[in-house]
Amino acid sequence: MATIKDVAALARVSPTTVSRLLNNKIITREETKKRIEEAVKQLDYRPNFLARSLVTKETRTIGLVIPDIINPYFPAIARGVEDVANRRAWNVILCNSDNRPEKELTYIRVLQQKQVDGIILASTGVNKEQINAFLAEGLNLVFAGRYVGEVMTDAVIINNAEGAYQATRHLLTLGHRRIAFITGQMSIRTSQERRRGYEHALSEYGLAVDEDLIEDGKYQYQGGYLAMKRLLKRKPWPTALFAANDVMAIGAIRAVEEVGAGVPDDVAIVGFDDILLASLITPPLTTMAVSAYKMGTIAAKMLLDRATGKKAKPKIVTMEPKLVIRASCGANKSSHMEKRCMP
Amino acid sequence: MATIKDVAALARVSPTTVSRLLNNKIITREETKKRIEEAVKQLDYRPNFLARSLVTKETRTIGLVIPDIINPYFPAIARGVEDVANRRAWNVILCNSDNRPEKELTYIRVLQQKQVDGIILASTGVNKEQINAFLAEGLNLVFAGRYVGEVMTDAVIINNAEGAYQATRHLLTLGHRRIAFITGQMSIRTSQERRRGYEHALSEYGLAVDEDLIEDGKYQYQGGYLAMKRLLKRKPWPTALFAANDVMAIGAIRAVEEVGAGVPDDVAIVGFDDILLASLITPPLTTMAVSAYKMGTIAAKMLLDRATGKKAKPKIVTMEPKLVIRASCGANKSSHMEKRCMP
DNA sequence: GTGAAAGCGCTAACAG
DNA sequence: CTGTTAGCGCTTTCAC
Repeated sequence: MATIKDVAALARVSPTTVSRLLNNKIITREETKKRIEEAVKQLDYRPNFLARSLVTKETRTIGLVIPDIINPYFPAIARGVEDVANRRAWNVILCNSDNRPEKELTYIRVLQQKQVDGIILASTGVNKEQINAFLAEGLNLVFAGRYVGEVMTDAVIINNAEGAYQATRHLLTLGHRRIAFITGQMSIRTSQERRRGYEHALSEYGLAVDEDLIEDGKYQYQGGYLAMKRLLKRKPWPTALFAANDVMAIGAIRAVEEVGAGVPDDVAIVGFDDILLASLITPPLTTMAVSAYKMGTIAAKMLLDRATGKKAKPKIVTMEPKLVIRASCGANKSSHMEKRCMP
Repeated sequence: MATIKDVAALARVSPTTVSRLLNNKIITREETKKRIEEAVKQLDYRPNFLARSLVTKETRTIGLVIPDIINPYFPAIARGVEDVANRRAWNVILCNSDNRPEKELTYIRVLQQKQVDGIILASTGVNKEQINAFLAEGLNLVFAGRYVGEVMTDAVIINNAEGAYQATRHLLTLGHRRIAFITGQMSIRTSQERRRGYEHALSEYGLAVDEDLIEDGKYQYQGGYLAMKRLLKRKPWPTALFAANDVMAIGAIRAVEEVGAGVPDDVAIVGFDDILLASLITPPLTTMAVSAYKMGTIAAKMLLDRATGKKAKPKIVTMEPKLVIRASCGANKSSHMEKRCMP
């Protein structure tokens, strides 16, 4: 592997000159320029980015810390992040935190030691004080999806309350009055917000919140399935369900089918997220769509702006979920294809 | 940010001694050891891995180049890779090649310049000569999934021919004789192998290959859907279908349903891959399962062994697909839950 | 315009 | 056991 010295020697110039040319600084004289370029080609010289980074303090690498890339919600975020990073010649280190705070913290530390230019955090469990300490050290940190309050940095978040409100209201306008709710862990801010939206919609229709119609599905498929099974023990059945995310909604659909009932005829269902699966299952799932891909791109742009010195005031971008009506709520019997195409 | 010099100064020792302690070399004297540890704590010293890597020539970072993390097949690979990497304190840089050879090549170059300890390539489009050139330069490269022949390095691959053979034979044993095949691009080795398995099974039953029953779905959902639509124009209909991957199989199911027919009653369908979706759609998809997660772990282990000097002869690990019988082939009406659980 | 010298933060050789 | 010296491969003053 050739070094800058080798190139310099072959081109009979100093390493400085080679460096300058390669970083398109001051235009070197045409003659020496040619010689250098030839030497570069001849030796197949490719700069060692590690050495460069050590002096420039810029690695052109960012970290992405998410709970789990296998969770259908995150690949799109990752792709969004990677796309804008790649477009600006950055790379991204992928980290799966499994929602475990200590794993998350370890990752942040290692990434920091690897001198990444910044980190996108799409995760829970972060300790507010810890994060603030990192920020104080000058670490560039941006939140995606889950927000950690009272922290002075950028974030792109979802208007969960509004989304949940719209989802529930949709079911209300379809005439439903016994609307169940499958939530995720209430310790998570997202869950609290979505529940708030659900309750808000109910109250608008003068309906009381019935704790018997609320179950925890832990944001998991099986959790949603089991939660629905419990809800189906209520008499009379809820006629509709709002699930705090799509995977739980899908689990719930299976639960309904398993007791010989049908969606949407016996129970109308609305989910949240609009993951790829949502449009492919039977019946296709009505859900609150929020583009995880776009969220990734926005977070990445914010981070790269920060990392490249455009430090503005902490900014929070709120993404508004959009109701996508498919068959599972009974408002629409539309088919599967839409314009969406799975790879 | 404190440096090793600061720690050394505070502890009244040389940087070397600090370095040694931190890398648990020769046991430093208890007394100085204490002083150093205190200084480290006091200054909250965390070594700069960039500087370390520059001298050790080891970054503890690997690259993972896949076509697209959004494609349901790849998150599990990525997770497998990341899990074993993480367990050994390595990190992974995620790269989406979109199956574009030039993008892939660019990534490999950049990763190399960032001095990664190795690269896992789950991609097509690689030029054999290019790869060999990289290997000659000493780059650690391991293939996952798609194999590039005549290359002297490790690879973990799938026994595609055998898998396709078993899938087709399963349909044959169920009594089907007009079995259609939706393939991916025949330029890809995987496609050729799966087709070979399909033909092999047919020939074992004395059946000729009917080109009218073979369509290209390009490994995409929509491609599978359209391919099935074309196949449904044949008279008489094929009674069964083997699709070269699950997403095409799922597209095919929708096509069948859209003409008012049913799966498996009118057309029995078997897919390949066993992605998460396969067990969640209706009807649940019978498919040839191959654990992408395990593939990722194996590839990562191979790579890390290589990167840490355990250079053995190039080794090829072949993974045997396993027939998972669900409802879409008509052999089984089993339910959804299985033991699988979606996050 | 170009080069010499210094240094990024760390580890490795070699003495002592 | 510990320190001194050198150097990883690059960029960046500061002279010339």
